[in-house]
Amino acid sequence: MSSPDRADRADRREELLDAADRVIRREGPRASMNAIAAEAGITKPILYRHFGDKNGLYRALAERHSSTLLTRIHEALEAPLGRRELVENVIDTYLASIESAPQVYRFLAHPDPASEGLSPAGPLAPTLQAIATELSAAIAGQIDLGPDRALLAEAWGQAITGMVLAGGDWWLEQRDYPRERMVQTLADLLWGRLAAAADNPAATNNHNGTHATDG
Amino acid sequence: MSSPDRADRADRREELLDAADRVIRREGPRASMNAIAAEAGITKPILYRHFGDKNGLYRALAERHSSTLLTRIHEALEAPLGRRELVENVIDTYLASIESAPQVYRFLAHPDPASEGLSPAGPLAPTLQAIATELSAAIAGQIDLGPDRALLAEAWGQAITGMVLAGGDWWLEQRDYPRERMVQTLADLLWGRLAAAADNPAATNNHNGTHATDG
DNA sequence: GTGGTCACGTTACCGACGGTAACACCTCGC
DNA sequence: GCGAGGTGTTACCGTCGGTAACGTGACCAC
Repeated sequence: MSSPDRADRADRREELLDAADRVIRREGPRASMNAIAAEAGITKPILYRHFGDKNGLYRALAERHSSTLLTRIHEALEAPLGRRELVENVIDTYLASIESAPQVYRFLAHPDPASEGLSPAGPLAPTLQAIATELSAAIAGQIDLGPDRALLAEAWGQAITGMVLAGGDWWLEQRDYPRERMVQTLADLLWGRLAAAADNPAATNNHNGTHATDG
Repeated sequence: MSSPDRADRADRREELLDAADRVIRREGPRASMNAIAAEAGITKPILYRHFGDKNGLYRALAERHSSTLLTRIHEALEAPLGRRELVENVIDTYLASIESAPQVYRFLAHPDPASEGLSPAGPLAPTLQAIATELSAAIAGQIDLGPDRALLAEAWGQAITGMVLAGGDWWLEQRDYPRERMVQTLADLLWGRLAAAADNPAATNNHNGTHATDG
């Protein structure tokens, strides 16, 4: 048949993805198909033959990058650690990844929504959605949350993903905020430090009666 | 001079915003300028005369809607309540708002990024960013967080905003998940319930040593 | 060799978009 | 009557995502 063909095609596809990668690293997630084609030394229709449409190219590129991130997060979630260390590890894994290639990360986390008009309600990009699903599964599997564990784990998976996403985005733009400290900051938040901290002595407009951390 | 002119202009502007509002409610945040102009019974250049560019229109529309949301959240943050009740109140305010007009909310929370090419790093839409700032200010003002309170409050403001954003997006698509329960779900997360909950008895791959909720 | 096929590549185009230039009208103050 | 300044229009530009149509070279059957 075409066994050499298939290998060639796969290689070519990887080359095109490499080119798209370079352009996106350089110009951000809004890179045009023309720019990507030019970077690859070809013209648009070839890209469309390989990937169908822009969404297809983006999905291929996202899968390529997100698979390593997802693998790392999955491993971190399965590590034989205490809960706090595990959570810190997962957060650190995420932050380290986005720190090492911010443009690629932005592409994964904040893709051009014009390209994915399919999911009209998706606030979390597919990669983030996958992370949220991993998280939910880990929570449901490892923690005893009572009868409505399924929904609780799902909601928390989404919420924690959004929390780390927004925190990570903010952190990326900070200077002099060590990663390890950001990990602690986020883990502390999940550990109820906000709820447990004392009132500000200077506070005037708040009759506080802080509850304990829940029963 | 043109005092009637000015009033007319302001009225007209409001009418145009009304039209844009209707289109966005109907078609989502990706409504085109042509569609908005048509809904208003006019043509594009008039929109551009009033709002400069698409970003200007979006900003005007966002301010109009977000001001009420921001006001409500601000009030909730200043209410004389215990911390847990206050947090529940703020979350409920947000969820109630997005529940009452999901399309408008999506426009506020997930605007078409093509329109705001200015902030290349902004994951949180301006309205959400404003909410995060409110949150940070409230945290820094009301809670004693030690020496690095400023940064901690800022990071937490962002993180909590992202958490409630992602949680809210997910919740909007759920059926049969009462708002009050979602409020509890998110507040519980902030109160460290994830950290404090017992291990799942069926868990096998996790040597757990759950720390207490912080000291 | 000749003809057919098939993938690779091109140029040239389409429709929709954001945005703008140029022009027409209508209504004032004088 | 007549300019000024507002409201509105049509018609256009550049860019984008996406596609149709065409050319070219390798390979294979005969």
